[in-house]
Amino acid sequence: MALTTIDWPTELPVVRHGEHWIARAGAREVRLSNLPKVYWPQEGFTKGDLLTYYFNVSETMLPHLECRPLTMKRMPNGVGGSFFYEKNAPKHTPDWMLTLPVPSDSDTKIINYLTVRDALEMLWVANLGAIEFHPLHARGSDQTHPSYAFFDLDPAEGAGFEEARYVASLVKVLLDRLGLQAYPKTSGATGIQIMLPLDGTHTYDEVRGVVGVISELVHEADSTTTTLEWEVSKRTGKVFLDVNMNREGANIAAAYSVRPEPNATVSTPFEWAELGTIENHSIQSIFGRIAKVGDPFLPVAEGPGQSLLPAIDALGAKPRKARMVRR
DNA sequence: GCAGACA
DNA sequence: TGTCTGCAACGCATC
DNA sequence: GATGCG
Ligand SMILES: [Mn+2]
Ligand SMILES: [Mn+2]
Repeated sequence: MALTTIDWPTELPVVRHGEHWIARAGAREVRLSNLPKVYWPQEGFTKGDLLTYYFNVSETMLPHLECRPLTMKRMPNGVGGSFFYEKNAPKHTPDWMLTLPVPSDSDTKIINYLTVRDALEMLWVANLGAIEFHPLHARGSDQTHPSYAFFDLDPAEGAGFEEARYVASLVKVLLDRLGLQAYPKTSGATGIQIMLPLDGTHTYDEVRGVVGVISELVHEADSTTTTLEWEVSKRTGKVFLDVNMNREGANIAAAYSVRPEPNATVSTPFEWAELGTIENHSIQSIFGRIAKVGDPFLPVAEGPGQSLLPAIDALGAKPRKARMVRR
């Protein structure tokens, strides 16, 4: 049985060692398991394909993961099996992996998140069956000031990607009017996210205020195609503007994260000019795109970050406090 | 996916 | 030795 | 407090 089923830019640099495969970098050694195991039965893609994808995409993806506490969506038995999210680093984490302690539950607990710094560390994480990489919205242990604001466009049942494209165009019109730079990506599943790099001076309450007011304006402009309803059954046929994901401890699949979807799709950053034609790329197709257009999302990682103050003034956007949580 | 408990 | 079991999130909205 | 949501 083959370890991988796809022609990759670079094959995984591993040496077979009995039941396992060893990848090395300096003094560090990672033992990889079950590489021929089929993770996408319909396509025949293996765990080896998943790991080889992350190895090849590491150079492009790492700027978006740098210093960010990581939540893993793990599916050790492939996309047909059960999943779980994992935030705390497992007990068996090697000492050379970097972890970041982050206060949670209104500061009463500490979560020791994993962080990845290079391709080998990404391989160690992916080997856990981590199909999705979900970085937090801020870098480091202080998670009070996100490095971006974002619009999470979720087509509900009865709506699809075409509607998400259209709603993204409505958001873009308002952002242009406010003078805000924003960068879109497909989620890799059904929706689109639009990210606004920030200068690190804004709290989540302020960010929710701005994203909330703009979302309400979009909803007023087209209440047939968009919804802000919390109840799923009231969203049918519309695109849900998920303002609340701008929140401490929340996360979304990173740019270039794999998704447990048919064809092994990946979250695909794109240029606004491509809004009408972009589709989710896959672990197979994304490398041709990267070779051609590079990474349209680089400014989300490298800045420049923006201040929201002009938009807050223009919109009269008040901070949206989270309700006080039980201790 | 994996470590540890158990037969 | 092989097989089995336990374990692996969170913050916020709404009622 | 319990449940829903992503
Ligand atoms: Mn989404
Ligand atoms: Mn969402």
